[in-house]
Amino acid sequence: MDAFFVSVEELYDPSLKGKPVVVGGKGHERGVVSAASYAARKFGVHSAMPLRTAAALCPQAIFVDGHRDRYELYSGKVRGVIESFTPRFEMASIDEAYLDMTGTERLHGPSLQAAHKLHEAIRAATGLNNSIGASSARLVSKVASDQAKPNGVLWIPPGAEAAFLAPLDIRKIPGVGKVAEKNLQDIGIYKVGDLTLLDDRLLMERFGKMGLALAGKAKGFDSGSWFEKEMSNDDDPKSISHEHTFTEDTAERAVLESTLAHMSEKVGRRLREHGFHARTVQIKFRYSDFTTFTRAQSLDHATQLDTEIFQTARELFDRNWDKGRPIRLIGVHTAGFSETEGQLDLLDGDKNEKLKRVFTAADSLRDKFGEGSVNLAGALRGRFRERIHDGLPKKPEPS
DNA sequence: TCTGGGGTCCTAGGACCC
DNA sequence: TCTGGGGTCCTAGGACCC
Repeated sequence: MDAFFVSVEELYDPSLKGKPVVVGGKGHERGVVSAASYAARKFGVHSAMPLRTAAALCPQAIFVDGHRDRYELYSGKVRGVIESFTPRFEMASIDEAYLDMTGTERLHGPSLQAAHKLHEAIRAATGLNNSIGASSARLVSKVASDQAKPNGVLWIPPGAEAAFLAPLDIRKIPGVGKVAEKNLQDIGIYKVGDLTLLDDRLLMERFGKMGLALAGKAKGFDSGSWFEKEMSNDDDPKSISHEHTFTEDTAERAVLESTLAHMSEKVGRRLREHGFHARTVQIKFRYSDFTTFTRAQSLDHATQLDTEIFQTARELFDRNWDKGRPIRLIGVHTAGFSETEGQLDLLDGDKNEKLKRVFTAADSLRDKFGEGSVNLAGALRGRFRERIHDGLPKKPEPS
């Protein structure tokens, strides 16, 4: 989808159309650009850029908050169209999908025709611009769809893959970011085609596993099967985390601890939703100068209890925080999932069951009355706590 | 002009085991 | 006096993606 978040916002407020629009927050806030309209991009604004930078580059830009629920709604509509084209597809993200069109020729015609049909169908169902790349290989199609923007269709015929990629900047290859780009440029590689001239041994030595994958990509090969994920049913998350950047850096223990408690609750809740128990709890904290630390601890059993996550997180934080040094960001991360908690002795098992019931009850209270309705005692202590906006509609407080 | 939040995957060292 | 080889798990950090 083209400038997806911005385009969806335009559907809700047509007056935004054609104007420089930035989604992600207000121009003075701490945060980054989630999406920028094409009019804003003309000023050099792009996603991942600090909002304050965007405001400096384009003072007349209209800054709007993101609405995840809206994007999910429209993502669902797009998905509906895709489903009607082929059962073999994969949503790669909220605004990106791959379709395996093998065997649909009689229904949809050859690739390019099918691509145009899909393009029109998405446009008709959502009113949104989108771009489509069609080819024999997933990676090539993705790059082609980028090249087709805005609102275009691009077909790379079989055999033309490597020639299509060769003149493009190395950075266009998914997986090549700032760092890899710099490292490649240092050895004289600027275009995808330059890569194919290097031998695999050198790439492996200098860039490891990624180097080798890169060599394949440059030639337009796909690594692995097309629909690995779908086949292996592998869409369960491997980690669940929440983090928060303060509006102002803080060294106040009460604020930091209650935020940790709040993050722990959010993580615990999502673990219960998935029916997961986590063995490893990790915290992350960042000081004013942006130096960032993570500290992890694996438990002897797995847990989905807010209290246990919080206790572990608090200990980790206590042991590692340079007390008094202001903190910019703090977060709680869990991983190492299993379906059950594993071995607990009788006493712990009993306590565990009781707490589980407590938190499950808290979950349904939050469903009914909103996120703010129930808190860990630790979280409540934050009279000091700064308001964390959960992006959920305000609901009446329970009496 | 400072730099979000939620993820995945990779690397690398050390502990520990057989 | 010199200290194997293979494997797994844990931890920390970093690149990258949307």
